[in-house]
Amino acid sequence: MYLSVVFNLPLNQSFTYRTMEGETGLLLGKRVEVYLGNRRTTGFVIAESESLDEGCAIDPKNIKEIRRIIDKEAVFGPDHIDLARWISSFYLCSVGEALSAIIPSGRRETGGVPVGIDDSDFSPVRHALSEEQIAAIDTITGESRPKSVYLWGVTGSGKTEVFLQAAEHILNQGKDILYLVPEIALTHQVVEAVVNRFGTQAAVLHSGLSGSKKLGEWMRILRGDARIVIGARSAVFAPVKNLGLIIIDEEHDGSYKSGTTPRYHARTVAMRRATVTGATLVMGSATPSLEAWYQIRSGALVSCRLTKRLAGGAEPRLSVVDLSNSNGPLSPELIEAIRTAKQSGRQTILFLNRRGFTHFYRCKTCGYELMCKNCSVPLTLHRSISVMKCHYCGWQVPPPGSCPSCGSLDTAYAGFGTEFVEEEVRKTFPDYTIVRIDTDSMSEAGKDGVKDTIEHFREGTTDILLGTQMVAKGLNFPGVRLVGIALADTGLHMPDFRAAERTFSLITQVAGRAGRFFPDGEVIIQTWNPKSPAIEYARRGDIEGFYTHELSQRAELGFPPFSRLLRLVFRSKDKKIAEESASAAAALLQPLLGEQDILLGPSECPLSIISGNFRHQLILKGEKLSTLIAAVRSFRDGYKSPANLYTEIDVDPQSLL
DNA sequence: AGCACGCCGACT
DNA sequence: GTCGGCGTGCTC
Repeated sequence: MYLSVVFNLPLNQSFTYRTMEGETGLLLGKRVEVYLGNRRTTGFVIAESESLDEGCAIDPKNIKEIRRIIDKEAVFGPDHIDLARWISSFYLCSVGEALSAIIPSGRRETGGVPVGIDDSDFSPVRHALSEEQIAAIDTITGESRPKSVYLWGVTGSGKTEVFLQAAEHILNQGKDILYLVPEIALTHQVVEAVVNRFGTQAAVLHSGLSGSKKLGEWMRILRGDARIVIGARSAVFAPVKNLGLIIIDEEHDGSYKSGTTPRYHARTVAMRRATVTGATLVMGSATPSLEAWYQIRSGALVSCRLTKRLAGGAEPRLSVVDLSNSNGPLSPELIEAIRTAKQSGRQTILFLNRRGFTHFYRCKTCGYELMCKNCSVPLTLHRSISVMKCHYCGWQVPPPGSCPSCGSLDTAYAGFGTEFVEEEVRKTFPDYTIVRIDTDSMSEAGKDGVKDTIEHFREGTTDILLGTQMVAKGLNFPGVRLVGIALADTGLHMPDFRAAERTFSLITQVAGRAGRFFPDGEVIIQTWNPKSPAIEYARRGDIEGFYTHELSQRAELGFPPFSRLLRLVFRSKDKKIAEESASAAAALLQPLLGEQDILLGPSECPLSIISGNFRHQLILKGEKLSTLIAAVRSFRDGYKSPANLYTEIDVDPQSLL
């Protein structure tokens, strides 16, 4: 038998191998271990045949025998190969790279039933539904259901319950479900809800599982033992038999886009799977991505609105405080509101999307600024461990006693982070209980520590919960009266076309944590830029107003959703190689583009150096993505990459940093 | 992506 | 004379 094998390598071809003596077929969909050159490598068997093709270029005596078969049963099927081919052509990677993103990397399956599931906990509790929820479920599951539906609902309006009951309907119709959430760590309440309701029919897939556990869950799904899969980005590949519904919760969330090759977007892959299988795609968020909103507005995407907060909550009162009028990160208004919350026996969440103590170290005498030696970013002071740290590469130095450049003692730190706010809050409220949650406090406390911290806060034994995004997403705390956004501007000045959208969405999401169960919720947004549209519209709770404004900005610049983008990053330890490759590529690409397409650059990336790699980019902008992809494909196919150059191809980039 | 092969500079 | 730099090309 001859096998076509592909590898997790940027090679756009398959390789032919021979099966071992006496081996009788059925290797399609299994992984094998082979020698490629002189290295042992795992490959994916994407075809098998008894004879070589007529036009086969390779000399039969050069064909090697496989070394070992890894899987007892096939781990993927023809559908996965088709999907991998599609990803390979859309995202410009090899079929092997695509398959390697699809299939869990575990070698032996362990697990079976995922830990934490106990059938005695299985409680198919259904909550009473609002009329809006009933209408939404009808739209999603009805006879004449649209191909895709957007569930646009304010925080606390019961989207999860709609998803769960729609899922139940579809399961009862004999079809299977994918339920995608942004990051499992931040959304374990939803995971718990799914597992509680569907018991062992549910499978959980996420990056926290070991490879072998993931493979175990994967195989349960493949055998048809699990029919509803909940998981993060890569769960969009889960091998359910008879796909009927794909749910994408928090559709706007950036973590649905992969940051490594293949740089796929789970929403795009979900659309593809829905099209191929005829399944329905349901997305939901309080703050749709601008692309989704544009489609809703134009009628291309059916939307259901959930406008009412359940559980007695009401829209919180939002106010903006200009930080330039106060000294330090706690304005008098915020201090007062924290006190009021405590006095009424309720709690406060303080949010700041920036870790560490301070973010800049600058010499007032000579102007020197302490930067990372590997990256073009300033270092962050982490006072608890007394180091200046780079958040991109992890490089660290002790905080300097005097200016490293001129020796002056007249130096200053600026730009506060969560550690700094924590210290200020402790000083201001010495008798309140305060906890901080961010990746730094998490690595100190461990995973269970964080879980306990969150549980304590939910039970009401902590007064103030302070943290980064980790406190902003998905968590549901009944006792919270006040949400304070310590600084809303952190992402606003990034040189990135989605900066305003992200800022708006984050403020709105965080604000939604306030007053979910009481009508007196309050949100205080501190900022240096009270006039900026993202902040002003968020304060007014005017979602459509913001989208209308942001759309006009995008239209003016010709950015998505009015165009599609494709980004190429050329990175190298050698500045010259990165720079020259980018210009050479620009010259090669220009003639391949359509008349309407625009090539921006070459230019330095805003993050011009990361981990010692110099980064230059080209941005292709066009009305049709297909012409951009075709141009880059033919560029790539005839391209001999210089040594020490890495080229990243990013279709539909999420950010341009 | 690795890793070998191969062709030119300074070293025990 | 050799050790080793990294440019080029191949991997069934």
